[in-house]
Amino acid sequence: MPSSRPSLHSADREDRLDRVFHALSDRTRRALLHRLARGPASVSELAEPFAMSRPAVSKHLQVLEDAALIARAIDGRVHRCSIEARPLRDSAQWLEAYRAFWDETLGALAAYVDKEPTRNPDDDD
Amino acid sequence: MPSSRPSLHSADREDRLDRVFHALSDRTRRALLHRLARGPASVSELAEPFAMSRPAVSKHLQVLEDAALIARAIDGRVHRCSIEARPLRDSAQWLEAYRAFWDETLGALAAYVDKEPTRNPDDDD
DNA sequence: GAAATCAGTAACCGAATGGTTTCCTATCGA
DNA sequence: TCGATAGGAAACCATTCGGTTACTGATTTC
Repeated sequence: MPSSRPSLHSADREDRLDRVFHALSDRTRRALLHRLARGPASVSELAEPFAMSRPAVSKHLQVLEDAALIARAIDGRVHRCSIEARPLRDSAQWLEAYRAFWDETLGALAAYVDKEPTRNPDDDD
Repeated sequence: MPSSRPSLHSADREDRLDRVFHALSDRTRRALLHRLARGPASVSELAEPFAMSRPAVSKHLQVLEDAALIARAIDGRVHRCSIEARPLRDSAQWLEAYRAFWDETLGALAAYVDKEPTRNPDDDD
């Protein structure tokens, strides 16, 4: 049986959207992405600026990884995380059609980078 | 005290992002937006295609409304819902800069419209 | 080999989610 | 006025979420 059918509009795609948007719905995870946008980092480096325990950050990274928004390369005992978003690209063309009412939503996405993460040291306001 | 300060990068903005992405993280709510993209509808009309109770849909609509993604006009006893996303627009310019890795995420957004909502009868794609 | 370090796992906790059913209010229409 | 209808509110339930502390495992380093 076809275990991985590339269906165009199935629950599979909804699952991915669930994961992506859920991943983005937390400011700590957005801050992690914000930081990773400047380059890869280890888990410790990522966790350091936040006022929460390492396991908490680790869980956030798992959520991001589950949404395929980041990837991790294990090098010895160091986990090097980096942004990973390529696999979704193909449908981006549709965005243009729906931009009429969606670009505001995307504007919201834009807004977050305009500000500091939850407890990021580089809040340059 | 300044109860509504228009800060450029404050927790206020993060709050809005939390709400928007959280609103988008549920497939029922995305399906509701999908349907509303074709024009306003009453709560009953919106609830009809879904295999869940009216109060459940009502709660979903509240979440969307709280995220400012929809608006509702009360006309007699009928609540007419419509897409409402204008207030966020201004930061959309940033998107272009970050598109390099973000358009895939947006592509994920795009993907959902390429398919049918959870139980939507009018999947005309 | 022993100790320190990077990171994940496990168990737990309180709060929020998504759903239900029941009930209430308000409006429309005979 | 009386009944039907649109929709929200309340109470409840199971699950998930975001966080903690404590422990384990693997790898580096001495």
